[in-house]
Amino acid sequence: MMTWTEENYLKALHRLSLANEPITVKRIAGLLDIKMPSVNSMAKNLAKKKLIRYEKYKAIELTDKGRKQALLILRKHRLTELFLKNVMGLGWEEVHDIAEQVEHIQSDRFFTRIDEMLGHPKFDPHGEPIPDTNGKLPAYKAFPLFECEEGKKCKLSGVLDHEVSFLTYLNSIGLTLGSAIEVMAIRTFDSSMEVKLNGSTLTVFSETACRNLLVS
Amino acid sequence: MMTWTEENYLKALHRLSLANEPITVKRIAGLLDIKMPSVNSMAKNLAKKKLIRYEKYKAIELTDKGRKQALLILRKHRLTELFLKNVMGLGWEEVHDIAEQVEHIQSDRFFTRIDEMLGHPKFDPHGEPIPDTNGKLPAYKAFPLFECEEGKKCKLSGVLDHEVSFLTYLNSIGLTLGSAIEVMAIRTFDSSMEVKLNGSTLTVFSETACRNLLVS
DNA sequence: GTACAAAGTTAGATTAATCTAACAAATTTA
DNA sequence: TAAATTTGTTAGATTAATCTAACTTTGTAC
Repeated sequence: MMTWTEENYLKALHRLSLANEPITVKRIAGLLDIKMPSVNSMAKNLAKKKLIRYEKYKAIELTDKGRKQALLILRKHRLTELFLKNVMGLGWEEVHDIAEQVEHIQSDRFFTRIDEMLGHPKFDPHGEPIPDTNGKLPAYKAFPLFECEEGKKCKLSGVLDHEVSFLTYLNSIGLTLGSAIEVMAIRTFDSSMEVKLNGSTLTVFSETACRNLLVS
Repeated sequence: MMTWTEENYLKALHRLSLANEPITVKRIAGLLDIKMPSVNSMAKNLAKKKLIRYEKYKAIELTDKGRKQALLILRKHRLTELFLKNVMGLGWEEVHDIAEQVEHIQSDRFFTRIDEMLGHPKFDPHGEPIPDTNGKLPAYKAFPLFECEEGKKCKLSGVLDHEVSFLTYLNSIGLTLGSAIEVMAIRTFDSSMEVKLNGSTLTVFSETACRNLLVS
């Protein structure tokens, strides 16, 4: 059996693993808003349970077992968000915090019913895929805007970072799921990108922003 | 802020307080399936928070503050059970364990919506009253079938014993909340009752069963 | 290639909730 | 009422998750 805290670590680890950068103790501590030594002892614990690979001073990696667990929690989180929004009529801003709690409920029946009531959805309203009951993601070929080449056109299909400030920013520049993004130029010295949004607005995205915008 | 464990103690304390017998350390330990010393240290903790009155070797009592808290948790529990049954279509037997977890979710909005979706119900699927948002119980006039006289007709409005096997039995004979029960005869030698259910099925209830079925 | 800064680790403390073992009070029984 | 039993309490250990302070390793800058 996994504790609620362990589940949260796995979720964080999985999220960091999507960024294509090494998962460091510092990043985990930052994401979970705790101190590094706490991460350290939990890393030892998760390693003992074969959920991560961990060697001193090296980057942390999820094992297949750990990734599967993480994806199953993610599944519950996203199903819950969708349920709170579509069935219970709560606002998109308020569902996350509640889902953070509901996702830890231990009852297969409960989540099976949610899944059924929603009609076995494959994506949540952020455009992010919902893992299936085996922890497998649906076919989905989105990649970070960061990996896009100069001159390419693509569509926004997801957002990795759910910070309110980031989402608000995206909103303010009129960027929503499905928006067209054209890479006009890449500034190699800092990896920022000059982009054209929806065929009109010109702006610049930092490397961080580019790594957090998923396109296809 | 109260921890999940503290909430469970308060709920247990409240339940014991209904039995009209002194609330002892032993009873609490028995109900929560923990050892007496654990109850002891929690009692000190709850007393410090003014949720109970506690003196060494004396019976424990809920303060008004403690009772109110307990009733508010009970409210969430019962609303959740009703929601799981009526909105999510889960069975009577399976809702309790899930509600034990959901009741601790911290979100007024979540429970407000549940309450709204259910139309501000006053009774849960077991027929038990749901405290209001101030921790007050609605007027409630149900009594055990056991006290019913021969020839009387009544409706099932609650069940005291929540054992899965008992609930499953009720289900199997098609007895649900609101079902009509007519007392055909009372066998005085063992206090069992011959009853007619929903105007058709004839069966016999033992004294135990009669004491656990609430009717009005 | 030292030297300094950043990141990571260890040791040891803290808090909540639990336990066991030993002791003390209250209650029942003879 | 004295002995035996039950109930309640204390002291101290344990586990999970966190922290601070001190130390070590790694990486960067000059």
